[in-house]
Amino acid sequence: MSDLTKLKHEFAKSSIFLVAIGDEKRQSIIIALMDQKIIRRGLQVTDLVDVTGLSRPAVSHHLKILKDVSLVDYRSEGTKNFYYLSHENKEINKLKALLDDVTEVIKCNRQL
Amino acid sequence: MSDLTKLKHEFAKSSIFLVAIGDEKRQSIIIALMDQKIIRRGLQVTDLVDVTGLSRPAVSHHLKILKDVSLVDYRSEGTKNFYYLSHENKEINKLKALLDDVTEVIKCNRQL
DNA sequence: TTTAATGGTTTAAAATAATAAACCAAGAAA
DNA sequence: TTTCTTGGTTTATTATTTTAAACCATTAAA
Repeated sequence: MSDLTKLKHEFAKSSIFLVAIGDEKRQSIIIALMDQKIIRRGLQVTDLVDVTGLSRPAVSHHLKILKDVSLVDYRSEGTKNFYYLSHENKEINKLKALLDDVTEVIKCNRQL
Repeated sequence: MSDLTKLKHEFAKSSIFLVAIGDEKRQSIIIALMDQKIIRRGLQVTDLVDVTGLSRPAVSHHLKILKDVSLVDYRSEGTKNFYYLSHENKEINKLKALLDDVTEVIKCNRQL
């Protein structure tokens, strides 16, 4: 399998992650989760509703997408769920590696 | 302006770029443009129609989006337009810097 | 000066995604 | 047990994207 074919696969796999973090509504959720002044133990859905101005079903929907790409994680305490940014940056690192590969290909092409 | 506020702005600005490269149809265009065995002098719209299996208006539409985020550039020769990946990686580098910042914030939060 | 080739644009239709309302389930508190 | 809180899910609607058809403009070739 050629390097370009591998890159193509990596690119396709990154698609879901890129779309997930590209949406501005989801970005506002990510930003809220980054703000430790509020978080500390994680944010509840209702907190995110307040901060983002989105409805509860919308927050729930977007959180599901962010959970699916392993960017967000949560911990349950009774009926309460506390959401936080996943400590593992696997997807972020994969994307960084992909961007490096693309830059490399462009650089090589330029030298031809 | 706090670091987080700056990050928020950077994030929002990256949104268009993330959505642009997140789409699988556009990724297939990017991949085709990366393949120097075909390119050399750049690819024409009709070449991209063949490679991607998309219609001409669709290719034209997606190329416009990729041009708008400065990922794709082109050169005209008569009626022919030759498309290629922009040699400047400004947007890619901006995104890499953003991802680094996000990773940094997550790391800091973890240590609290 | 016709005619053919290339490709961008506009518009209407189709596909997809996002949203809110209504509902359901589980745990905590009364 | 009953009631309240928290929050996930399903469905129908709305909004957004994507697409193709039809059209127009430009340049090259005949």
